[in-house]
Amino acid sequence: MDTLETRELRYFVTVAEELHFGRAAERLGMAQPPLSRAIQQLERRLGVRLLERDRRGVTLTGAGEVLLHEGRAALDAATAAVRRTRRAGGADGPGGPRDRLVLAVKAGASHELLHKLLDAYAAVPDAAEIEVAPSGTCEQGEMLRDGRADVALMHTPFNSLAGFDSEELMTEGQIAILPAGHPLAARGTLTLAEVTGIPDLPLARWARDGAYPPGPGPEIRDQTQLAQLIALGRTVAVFPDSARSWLWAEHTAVPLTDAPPVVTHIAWPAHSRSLALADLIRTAARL
Amino acid sequence: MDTLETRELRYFVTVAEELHFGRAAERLGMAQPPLSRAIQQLERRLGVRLLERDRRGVTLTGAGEVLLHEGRAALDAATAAVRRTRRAGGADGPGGPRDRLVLAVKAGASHELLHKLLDAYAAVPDAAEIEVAPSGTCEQGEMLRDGRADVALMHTPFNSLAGFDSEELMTEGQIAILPAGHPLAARGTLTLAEVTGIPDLPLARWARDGAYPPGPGPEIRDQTQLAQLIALGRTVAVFPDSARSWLWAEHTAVPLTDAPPVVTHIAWPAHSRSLALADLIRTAARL
DNA sequence: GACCTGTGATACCCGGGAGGTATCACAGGC
DNA sequence: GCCTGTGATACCTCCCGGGTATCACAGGTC
Repeated sequence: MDTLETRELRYFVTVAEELHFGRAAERLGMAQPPLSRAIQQLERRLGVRLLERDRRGVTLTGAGEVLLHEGRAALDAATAAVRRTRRAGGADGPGGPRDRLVLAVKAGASHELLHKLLDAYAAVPDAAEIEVAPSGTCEQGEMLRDGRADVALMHTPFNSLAGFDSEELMTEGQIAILPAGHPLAARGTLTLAEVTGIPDLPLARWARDGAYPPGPGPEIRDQTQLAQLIALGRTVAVFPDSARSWLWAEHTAVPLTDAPPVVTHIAWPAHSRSLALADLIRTAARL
Repeated sequence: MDTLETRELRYFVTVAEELHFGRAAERLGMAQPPLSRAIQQLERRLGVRLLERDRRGVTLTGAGEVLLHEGRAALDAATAAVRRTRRAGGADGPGGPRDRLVLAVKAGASHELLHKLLDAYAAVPDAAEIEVAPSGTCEQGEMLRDGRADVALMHTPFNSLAGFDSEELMTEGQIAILPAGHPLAARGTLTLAEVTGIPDLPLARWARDGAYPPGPGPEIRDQTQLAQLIALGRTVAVFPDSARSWLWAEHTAVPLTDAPPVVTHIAWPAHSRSLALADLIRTAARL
């Protein structure tokens, strides 16, 4: 009685996300009535009201919000278990439980560091195979949580390290990337306020959970689009120093004096017990 | 197909712990054949061999060990979801999702600090009700993971903070607690080597996961037993400085010069989002 | 070597519950 | 008034989780 099937959790989380039984049922690939019943039964078993149904639309109660958060975490843990077990099952040879590691990296970030890390690790005896998994915008944390990755390069303050073990690798400043011809490109340094306040160059907006935040700037999906728009003089961008490695001829980089420093960490799920992972971390820490 | 029911996880974890289908089935309150089938089916669905059955006893494969670890974490997350939701459901009033917090504290430890914390927090406006949950030997981490507690006082290097957010509260040295009449009790300071090497006073052994580590010392289950055995001149113990608050007249405390300092932290699950918890943490950090 | 013991696997059966379809009850909006 | 869209209810079906009985097999023991 004090345990929940992942099926029930999945149902509830879907309903809580959609706030609509019909759509939730559709997403789950089932009909609406059994879903309604399942949620009712869940509420009875927990002895707690999770949803407030008021005849058009559904809202979460306080307990419902708690279950949404905790339930997501539990589902992530379950799918992580499956993924990591499958991964471990493929190569069940000697040298520890796992000899293939998936490393999540934000696409295009920390190029040079990543290169050095992979080279250095390849020289370690009994090195595992490293699969580099490019991650979308700031989703490295999710990838670690749900088992798509075993270890990640993360960047504060963009990624949150909460819940992971981590080791600091490097700190860098940030730069503004401007069209080469722009007046501000001639400056030696800039401040954040100067960059965000340029009327003719609104800051680009990145997709966040599939949606774009409101604002005047162009909508961006990948780095190449952004690079091009900058080159065309349509926008500016703020990036860590290491972004200099992919600048175009039409770009100019100007250091920002007051932007928060970006710290690159290597991070992994706190309870990990893998020799290969330990080696990789040790290698990274020595760079 | 990429998800597992908690029932299946529970079955596998139990079998992996017992390494014996019969006993596992008994612990699960079911018959052995359906358990065997469930595990076979699990292996088929994952496409991975989890157990090596060699006709007397069972051993874990590498993948099995991974699933044991990850599965335990997932099960903890699921039961935590239930516990926290139930707790939130009881008091679903204004002021955030939860206004009751369970604080896990190692029984008898940090008495004074705890007192100050509770007093200070009680003065906070809209303070939640704090339930102090005494925890067994170093099980605060488990209590946070499986939802029996929302926040804990933990002591490095005894507890591991891995996977939690935490804030440092205080640092203290360690002392040896000796029978008052013992020759070493007259010393101003001692070293760890001196204390552990006393031939007539073997160090007491604490139960760990229900079993006692091997060694010459007496087997201890709670602090009172230990205090009595010290008073009787049968054993010594090493404790943080704050243990002075419960010393008996027949005890003498002598500072240790080379024992690692004990740091008390307040720790909580990384993803927590509760106003009451945030207040408590802020209060603690200000002490 | 025959026998017993303890292991996990197989065969077969049964009942509960997950899921489907059809329908209801009700609140708003044109 | 009707129509629309919501979630809840009624009722049926069939799968699968679980039980019992039994097998297959490896080691001891005499």
